[in-house]
Amino acid sequence: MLDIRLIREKPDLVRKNLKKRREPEKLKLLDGLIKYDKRYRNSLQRLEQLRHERNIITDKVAKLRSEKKPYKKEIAKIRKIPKEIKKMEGEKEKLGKKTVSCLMRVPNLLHESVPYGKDDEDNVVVETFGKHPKFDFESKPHLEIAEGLGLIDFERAGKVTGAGFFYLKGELAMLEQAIIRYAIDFMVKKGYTLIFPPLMLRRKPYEGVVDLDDFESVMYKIDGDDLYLIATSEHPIAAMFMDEVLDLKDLPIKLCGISPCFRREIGTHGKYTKGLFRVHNFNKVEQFIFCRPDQSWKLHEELQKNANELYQGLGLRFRVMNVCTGDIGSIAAKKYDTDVWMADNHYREMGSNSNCTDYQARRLNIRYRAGEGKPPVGFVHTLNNTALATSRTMVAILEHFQQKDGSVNIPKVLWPYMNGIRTIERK
RNA sequence: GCUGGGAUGGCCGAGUCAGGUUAAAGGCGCACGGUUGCUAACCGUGUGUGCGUUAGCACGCGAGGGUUCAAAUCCCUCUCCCAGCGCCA
Repeated sequence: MLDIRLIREKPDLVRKNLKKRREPEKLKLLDGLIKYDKRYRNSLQRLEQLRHERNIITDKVAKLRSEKKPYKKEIAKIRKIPKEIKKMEGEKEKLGKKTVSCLMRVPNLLHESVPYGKDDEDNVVVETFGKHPKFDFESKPHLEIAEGLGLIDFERAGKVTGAGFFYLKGELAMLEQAIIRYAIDFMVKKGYTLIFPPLMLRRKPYEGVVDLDDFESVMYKIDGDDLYLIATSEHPIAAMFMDEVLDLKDLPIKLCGISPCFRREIGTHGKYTKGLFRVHNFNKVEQFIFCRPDQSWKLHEELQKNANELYQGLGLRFRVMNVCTGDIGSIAAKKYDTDVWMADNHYREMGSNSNCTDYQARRLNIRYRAGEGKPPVGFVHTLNNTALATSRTMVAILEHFQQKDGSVNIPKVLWPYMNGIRTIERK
């Protein structure tokens, strides 16, 4: 959420940002917002005037009563006012809600280094890492490899849960755990604190972390409770300090989340959906930072460097993309995607690194102060990046390190976590 | 799940049982000013949010609703904390 005062004082700046984002329909939203905000403030003033009139008489009544003088006449004068106040309150409330719901939909201001573009075609390659895999046989997609090794069962999962779910078996299930431990150990060594968060959130904190429009389509809701299954540990971690004032000396707070992630992800027709790439639940190790505004751009690069080192450690071929103005989400001011090479010779998203500046923190009301007893200075900045999402990392490993005989070599960095297994072989 | 106790400003803590000059005693912290050879101590002022921003006004006592001319105070619903009991890992 942007600062409403920024919109009042510099609407043109916000307009320019919307044009850069190629969101012309949001220009109308912004105009509506400005109108609602004005009407809201008008009704607020009229309401306060009414309350003021009532308060004057109310004080008079109190005085007369304490002096044991008659006061009934005074009360008769303002009998009607409470009703009028209630009406005005309703109006003010309605306008206030409209204003806020518009405000919540106005996207974050973009950083100047974000390239201008229409969609993911216009994202700019920042850097490419790793050797391009070459095969002297016909390489296979990961699903075929995993099924050939008897390590995955989508069919039985489909029977009991539906499409998009799977059973991992044997060495592949172990590989998943190895990926998690590798990522955790790496992040902890870098000074990040490991967090296992709650796997459900109430609606209110959830509204602070995601776009309202995403709720019904993306999230699993628990029937009978005000609870949603988390789509990533980013969400409960971001919400962790909701309504708090953090001490400057504690910033930056660097965290590493580990959790299952639950995603309904309907409406993904036409996208790459075979196998483990797009599933309803998977595990993910996540990087998250709360920091001072002046630290966030440097830390954004740090988060990317961490991801690069993790993927390089695995020996993967991947590239870092600077996501363009038309493709970036509404919460991020700048975003790097990390896309990994796949056996059909396409690069696909492995991770996503966002600097949300104060946009998320304002919604969640997370501020910072210079020290104990001092007043809050402003909102913190929040950043998040994937460390490793297990399902997609498994896809990458299976496809990069497949052998002619159908076996798969395990990256060396995972050996310590694989009980001596260095190659997954056909039985 | 049941019973009882609680939630007040950056923090601690009065006020709630009898609704009304309570921005809310008192204290701590913090900011500014004064005094002092430095520090400490001491004295004074300030220290929630919103709208107009000059005066001012409104809101505000966990969240939401109700009663009333008037609610921190009375009533209802919900959330969280503490204690005890029950139940299950």
